[in-house]
Amino acid sequence: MNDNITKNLPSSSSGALLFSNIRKHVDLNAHEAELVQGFFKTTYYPKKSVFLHQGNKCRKFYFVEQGSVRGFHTNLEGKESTIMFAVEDWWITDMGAFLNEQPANISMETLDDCLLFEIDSSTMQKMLEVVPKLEKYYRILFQRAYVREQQRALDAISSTLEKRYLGFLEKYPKIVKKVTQKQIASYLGVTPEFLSTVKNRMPS
Amino acid sequence: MNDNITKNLPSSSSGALLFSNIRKHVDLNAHEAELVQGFFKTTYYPKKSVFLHQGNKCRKFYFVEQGSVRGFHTNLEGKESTIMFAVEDWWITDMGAFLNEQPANISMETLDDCLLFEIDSSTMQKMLEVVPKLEKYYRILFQRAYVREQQRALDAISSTLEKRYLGFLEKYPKIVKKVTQKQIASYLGVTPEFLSTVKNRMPS
DNA sequence: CGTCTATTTGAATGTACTCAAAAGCGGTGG
DNA sequence: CCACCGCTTTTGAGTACATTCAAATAGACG
Repeated sequence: MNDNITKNLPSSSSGALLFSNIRKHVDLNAHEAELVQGFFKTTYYPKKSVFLHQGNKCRKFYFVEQGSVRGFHTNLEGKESTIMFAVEDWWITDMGAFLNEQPANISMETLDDCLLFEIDSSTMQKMLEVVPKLEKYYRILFQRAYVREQQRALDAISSTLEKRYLGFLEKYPKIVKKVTQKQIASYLGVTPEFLSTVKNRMPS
Repeated sequence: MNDNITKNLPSSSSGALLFSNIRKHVDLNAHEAELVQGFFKTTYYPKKSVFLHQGNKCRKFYFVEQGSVRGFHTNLEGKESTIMFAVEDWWITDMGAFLNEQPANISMETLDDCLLFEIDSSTMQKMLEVVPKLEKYYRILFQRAYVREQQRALDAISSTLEKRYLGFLEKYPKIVKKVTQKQIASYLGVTPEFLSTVKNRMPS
């Protein structure tokens, strides 16, 4: 459980994805990039590590530099629902819990060996004050995240399971390679048995 | 259908809610407030106006200064699904379509007589350049919207209809007063008949 | 008061679930 | 390299949930 390693970001080698991601949306000069780098910690987690436990305070916002991650909720009867995935170049956390420093509604586990960049809430606020142009970066990020979730709500209500499954395969090919059908089923809100029968019933 | 009135914001009277909303998150001096005001148009729509039609380009981001609004999707079989509501002091649009200037996936109708502040995509970009501190405002806005939608996804997957219905009543009391049960049912993703039977089956 | 729509109620149907068992697949140790 | 183990996936039978369709009741509005 504790074979992960936390250290400061090496100033030259790592962080490639994070910075290219930020630079897609805002210009960062060398000085600003250096500043930003100082706010993050990078941590290695081996495959199948649970690095956030439902019920614990969620203190960090994670950027996946390497690997892939699954976020899932466990209800009172012990049934797991997958709420979100993240692959390389994605951000992930229980944002509601992170914002209010409250107990997480979900757990997070690595699906692969992972390199995660982590920042906690107060550090992030400081970072946004020091490098205000990041406000734009995160504005765009959350705007898109909101769009994705809204689309998900629409699909869940108005589309068939078959279409939603095909949509998932198409939208998240990288994720598909990493996860089990059981996990996809729980993301779509059905049982693995039912997803299986629907798949076999599909034309193709 | 065309009895709505578009005009520039009167510089003193209106916009009270919009500006107090912005000022909850960022400081705006008088000059900035005036600038911002210039970017918005205010339009009056009587009750039951459809001011955005599914399939048409979605050009505007709306702030509800007065009244209330429903956004709904109509599928191929003609079945309506309510995707979102907005009451006074809320923003609303088909954000995916707005961002990419694409055909809307949803229609919007007023549930009340409404006063809406409207801004189009390119004007909004200009506004964000002229008053960059609004980036922070919208960052916070979308961050929260994302949290709400994520919670909705979690509830839809892992909670019972009864709990979701009670949660809706609790979270959105203002909306509850304005909408029919049929619309709440379609927001929760069930038929009005089934919501009715579940309600009667409830303890209380 | 009459009309239109929302809500309730009920019966019949279909969709998705649970439970159980078999088959497939990957990883581990001998 | 093979055999076994644990987990995922498939398949099927029975059940519960949610829908459709239809009809009765209740409310809202002109």
